[in-house]
Amino acid sequence: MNYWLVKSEPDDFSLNDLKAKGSKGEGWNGVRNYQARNFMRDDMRVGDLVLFYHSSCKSVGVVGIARVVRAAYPDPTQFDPHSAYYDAKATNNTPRWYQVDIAFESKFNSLVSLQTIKSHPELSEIALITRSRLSVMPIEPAHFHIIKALGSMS
DNA sequence: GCCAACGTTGGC
DNA sequence: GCCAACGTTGGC
Repeated sequence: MNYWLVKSEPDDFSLNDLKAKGSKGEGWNGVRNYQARNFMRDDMRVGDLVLFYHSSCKSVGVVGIARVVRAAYPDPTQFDPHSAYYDAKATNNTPRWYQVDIAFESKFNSLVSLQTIKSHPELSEIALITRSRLSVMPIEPAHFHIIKALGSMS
């Protein structure tokens, strides 16, 4: 099993929004970064756990956990001329962008803030900190569990 | 709203 | 293939 972290702007799509989607979850569409795409397309498996991070908002940090419920398939928004994510260079035979489906798993008792992660000696070098502007990234199991434990404190 | 980081595009 | 220009992300 692999562990991941995804970023989302809660004004756009929050963990509560994901929870409202139920067990079928939501297609994680709109990722237009090759490295993030490759992680989803090549390495994400059904059952993998995903830290859900809220970015560009008042309280930035990890708010809970999601689960991969469908492995990678072509992101349909790339074919839709009316979508903000439309890509004229993508065709049905040669899709460029992929998505997975993720579903709500749990919400933390307390936010694990970016500041907390930065100041934690074992977490300060994770990809969230060292790789700016990457919205889908792997996380070491040990780091996943530290963040989960921090979020479980009340 | 500012701006640093940095991935992508396109001219050459 | 280089690299300047440009656009986006995302913290503050």
